[in-house]
Amino acid sequence: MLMSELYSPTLRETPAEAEIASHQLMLRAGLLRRSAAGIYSYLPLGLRVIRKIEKIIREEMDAIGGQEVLLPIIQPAELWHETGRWSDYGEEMFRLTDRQKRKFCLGPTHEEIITVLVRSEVRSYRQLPLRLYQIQNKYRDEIRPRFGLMRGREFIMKDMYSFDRDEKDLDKSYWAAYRAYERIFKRCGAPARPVEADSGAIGGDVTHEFMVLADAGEDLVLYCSTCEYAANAVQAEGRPRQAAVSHPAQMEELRKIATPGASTIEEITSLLEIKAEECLKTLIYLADGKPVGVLIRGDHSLNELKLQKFLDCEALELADDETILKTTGAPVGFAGPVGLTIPLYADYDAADLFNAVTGANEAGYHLLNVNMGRDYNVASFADLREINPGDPCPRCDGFLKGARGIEVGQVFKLGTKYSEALGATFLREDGEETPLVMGCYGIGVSRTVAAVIEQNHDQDGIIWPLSIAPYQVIVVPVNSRDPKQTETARLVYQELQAAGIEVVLDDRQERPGVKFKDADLIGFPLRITIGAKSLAQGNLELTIRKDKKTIFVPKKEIVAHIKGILKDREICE
RNA sequence: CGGGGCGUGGCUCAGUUUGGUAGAGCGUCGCGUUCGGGACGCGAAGGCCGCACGUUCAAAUCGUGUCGCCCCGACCA
Repeated sequence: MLMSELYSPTLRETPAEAEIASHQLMLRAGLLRRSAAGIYSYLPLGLRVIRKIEKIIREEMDAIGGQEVLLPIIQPAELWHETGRWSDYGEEMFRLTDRQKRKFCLGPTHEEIITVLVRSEVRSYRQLPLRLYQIQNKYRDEIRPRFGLMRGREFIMKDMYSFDRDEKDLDKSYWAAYRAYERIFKRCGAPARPVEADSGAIGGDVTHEFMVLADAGEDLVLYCSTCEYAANAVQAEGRPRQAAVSHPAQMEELRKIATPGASTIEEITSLLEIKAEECLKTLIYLADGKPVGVLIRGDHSLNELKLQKFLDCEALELADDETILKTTGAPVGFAGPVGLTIPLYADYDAADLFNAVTGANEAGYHLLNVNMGRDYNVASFADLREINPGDPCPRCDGFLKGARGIEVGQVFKLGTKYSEALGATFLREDGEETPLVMGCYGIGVSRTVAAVIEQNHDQDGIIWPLSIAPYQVIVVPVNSRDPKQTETARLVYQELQAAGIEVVLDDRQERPGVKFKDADLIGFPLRITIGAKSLAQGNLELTIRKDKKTIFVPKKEIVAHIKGILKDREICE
């Protein structure tokens, strides 16, 4: 490819719309242009990167027995009614109506359509296991698209769906996909860390997210510094309650004190000169309309997701002021467990509080030396709080560290949720009709591009890993008016092309600085510079983008040398 | 949806407070000089100032409405 013909308009200045490195660089390097919020056009260089990632994904999916299919983007509403997700998906679904007033959506995901596809064809256990995948655009009307390709409304996704006869085989499919994902992200130059996660609206019990660690990531990942435990912060577990907690202190006498106007933990701690962890927060929630109390240590926060799962309720919301007044007898800020008649649930860490400070269920008053067992009782204990960096690891004696992560993939065991809802069954060997056991495995292809750039860039631009670079080599004659240089450049370019190497020749009538800047910005892993001085000695300069190290290579050996580097890609990555 | 900010040549932005008919740098085109890290000189093109309505002799500037974009939050396979 000739640089003079490549449609890759580079920008000297950073567009105001971009905030993070990957977004800025993709716009500046001419990979991407915005069409609407969260919707983008891919220019030739951007598309080449996408294609390379897709190729790696295809190879790894095929290697574990995946077969590629292409599914509709426009999907009929009936399918979604069958699983109940036409309403469950809510505002996030792009919906449209055809001229006959039939309802459709732009597929946000493809569980429904693939299950129906398989339902009508798979009849027997002999046809299993089946692993189908697709790579195509998905559509979600995100509340807040952001950061370029990081969270778009139209984005490219690979989804694989596995269909197995039982849990045991699903397990095989799951771990095959899990291991394939580890290989894929490693090959793309963005090793991703698998972490335990929440399965969200999609359902299922076992699930891992693949996180590329980067400061621009939207998720907080917690990982143990001692053992292998790693989890998304929203899902991370607290350390289970120790069986025998020994309290050195004596139970002090319960006392009520006036705390006028002090209704928050901050106000109480400064008023009484105590620490937040000596307080017991009492939160009143409405679970499916019924009030419940939740006890959390003063310096902790409740994780609503955990509470909802624990209570197994549909709707969960913080109680309104009126309900709080009615159930506790006091306005917001003075609730406490003593004397409450609604069911109380305590987080593990709240259970161990001794001589705690709580609200007195009376405006302007708090209680000192509150103790469970003596002053109140709870219905049960659970892991209910948000986990933060510094908290103990739930699996070992270590402690958790935090890092930002970009979720580039997720694997789920779906079980029979969709096959049951859609009637996708098969006949077992024993002749019994059974729902297919499903798994699904997604990779955000376009998001992966952003993640790779977040991890691989510097002041000057993108540093593409060789495996997904749009082109591997750029040839730059320093002085475009020197026929010796331009002629040599053309020859080298042709030789590299003939050797099957992806190469761009910068044949533009530009000053050297401009060409170097563009080469760095776009991020070609290798640059061959052809200048007067080294050429006089029969040498070419070979610069590695990553560390900007330059070596001199005899003109005749350049192709062989590059081939060697491409084989041993460590040098560039 | 709540909060904040922004819409002025392709890009980055000034001008808006105090209305008087639009500017700079970069980029683009032409000519010349220059050629190892985003050169220089001269010349040129390019904007109904997001859109609509209103106030006014006069609106980029004031008012109302509307659309779009960005950031924080809620949200999220």
